[in-house]
Amino acid sequence: MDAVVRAIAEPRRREILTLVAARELSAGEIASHFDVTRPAISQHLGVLKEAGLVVERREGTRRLYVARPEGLAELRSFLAAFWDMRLRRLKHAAEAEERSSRRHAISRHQRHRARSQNKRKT
Amino acid sequence: MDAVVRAIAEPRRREILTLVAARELSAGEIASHFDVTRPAISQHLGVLKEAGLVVERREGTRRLYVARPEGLAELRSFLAAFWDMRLRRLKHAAEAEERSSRRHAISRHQRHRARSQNKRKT
DNA sequence: CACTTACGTAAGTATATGCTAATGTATAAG
DNA sequence: CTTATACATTAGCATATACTTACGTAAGTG
Repeated sequence: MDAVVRAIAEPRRREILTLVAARELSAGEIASHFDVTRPAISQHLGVLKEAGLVVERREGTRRLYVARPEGLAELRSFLAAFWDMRLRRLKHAAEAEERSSRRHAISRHQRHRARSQNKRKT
Repeated sequence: MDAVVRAIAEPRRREILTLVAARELSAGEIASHFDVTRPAISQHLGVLKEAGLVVERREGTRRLYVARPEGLAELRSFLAAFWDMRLRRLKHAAEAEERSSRRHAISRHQRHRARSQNKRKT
């Protein structure tokens, strides 16, 4: 997954992905959308391909690229898991809140106490 | 979104996120999970906070951090849009395939021809 | 065969980034 | 007020990375 995240961390690579998301494009056609040199785009395409986010197909002297969204699956589930954890936490907090207010209705910011006493000093 | 993607591009920051996904932790508690110095973690927390992926709360001399998954919303929809585009493309390809095979059943790799003739040489 | 087209690859460079060590700061305790 | 705690912030450095220029290469064309 690391390669995937690093790949989409670069804005230009995200742009390239949107370009080849719906249709196949040659390296030159992709490069013509940017104001950097073609070797730069070629390197970006290499990164995307290495990350499994695009696939390359050769046709004559041209190389056609198209997105491979399955490459994003792992990242998507990482983010989804994150989202779910938030829900669980909210549920948990709500339940704790309920228990707390049922007992003494006050002292809600006094829960965090007596922590981390045993820390060896470096 | 750029800040978000750059933030999660760093493996250690993703670990931090998973640590504070379910529960609030102090900067020191977070740092104790890693073998780098605390300032390094402090800087990572700054990046995550700047990207809107965690929120900070002060309690005495401690600073408590917890994840803020809503910060991932935009990235998630970017990835979702990408996924949908794949489906549309597959559907499109399938329809084209059908039309093509209905007409002459052969010549399926001869569609790509006569392209990009007008490119000024630099 | 030479020549063109459409690319990738390599080398060098400037900037971004993650780290450490040193220093600064706010809160609590004596 | 002095000291301790739990942090952040700064300065400096080493590595990673995105770029350009120059060169290499495979497929098509005469």
